[in-house]
Amino acid sequence: MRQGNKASPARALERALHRLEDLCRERGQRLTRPRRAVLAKLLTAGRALSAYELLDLLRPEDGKSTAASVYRTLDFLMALGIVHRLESTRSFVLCEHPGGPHWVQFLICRRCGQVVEAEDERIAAATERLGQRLGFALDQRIVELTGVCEGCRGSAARH
Amino acid sequence: MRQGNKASPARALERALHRLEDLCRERGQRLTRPRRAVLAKLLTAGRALSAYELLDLLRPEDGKSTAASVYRTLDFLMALGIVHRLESTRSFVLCEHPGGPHWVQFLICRRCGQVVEAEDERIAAATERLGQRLGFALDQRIVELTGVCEGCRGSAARH
DNA sequence: CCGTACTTGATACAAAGTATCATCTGCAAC
DNA sequence: GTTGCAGATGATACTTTGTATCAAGTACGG
Ligand SMILES: [Zn+2]
Ligand SMILES: [Zn+2]
Ligand SMILES: [Zn+2]
Ligand SMILES: [Zn+2]
Repeated sequence: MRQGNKASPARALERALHRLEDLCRERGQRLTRPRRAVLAKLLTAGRALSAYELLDLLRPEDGKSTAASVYRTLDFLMALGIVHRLESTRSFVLCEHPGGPHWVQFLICRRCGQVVEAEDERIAAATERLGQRLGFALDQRIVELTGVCEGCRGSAARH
Repeated sequence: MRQGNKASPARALERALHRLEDLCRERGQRLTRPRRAVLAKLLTAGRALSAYELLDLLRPEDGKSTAASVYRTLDFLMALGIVHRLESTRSFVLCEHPGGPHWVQFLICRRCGQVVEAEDERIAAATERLGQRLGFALDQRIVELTGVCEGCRGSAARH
């Protein structure tokens, strides 16, 4: 078990907010309260959340949150590249690979909901090649692999 | 340009319905009117359709169609493996690879909506490998590649 | 501290998908 | 053929997910 974000949640949050601040400055975007709040909720949740789950988490401490505002904010964070959308579960998750734009694959455990963000060279190359072979100039590559994670298979007493 | 289904639409429909009949018999499933109708609409449309587009096509000749019935029927056809769901566009498309269960990739043109169903060995192997490396027993692999197809790039006068 | 371009808040709505239950029917058995 | 009935449909209502619009508010460069 690596000692990533879980070791010191407060520090991790601080780092993430700093990163958001930097990105906004670099790209001439405003850093507003809802943007900070959504980032914070996604980080502390530590898992993928649907827009409405997020809304439920935000409302207690900001009654002005609405579906529209949550979606707007998520769109913004996705454009910055620090949040990804999982199409297969209609949910949103923090990027685990700080840095520029990147093509990733998601592994999703159907038992515990864990989401792992991978950057596999082999898959990136293979998809690019397929696009070329079929004459497509690709600009988006959705790869979402669903199954059961190691931990959940271990504790697979039931079913 | 290969002479697949477009050569003789009526024949293609007949073949598809026969195939549905066989599959139903093999698997002890009932062949009902809505199942035939949905298959027919997907085939004659020749493209991916959302559930509600399908509903609009079905209603004129069967006023009893509802969202619930369309989704039920689509679920059935997906279980048979002759229809796939495109997560990124929330739409449904006929399978282009008659035969058993298979893992496919979709290439989707964002300009004309064309959908190509590919079965790429390299991608299949790479995703399986990634799953193993990360300890996931995969049971679903969504690969949807979006871009602009060759034809649409050719006629790319605008934008 | 000002001004304003950009963002938010509020509202209403559209699209996508599901739950429930009474009624009907495909089809295997007779 | 006719019948029986498990499994499917029809009808209805509802939940979840996502967007459009526009007036009011504010982050931040000057
Ligand atoms: Zn990422
Ligand atoms: Zn798990
Ligand atoms: Zn297929
Ligand atoms: Zn095209």
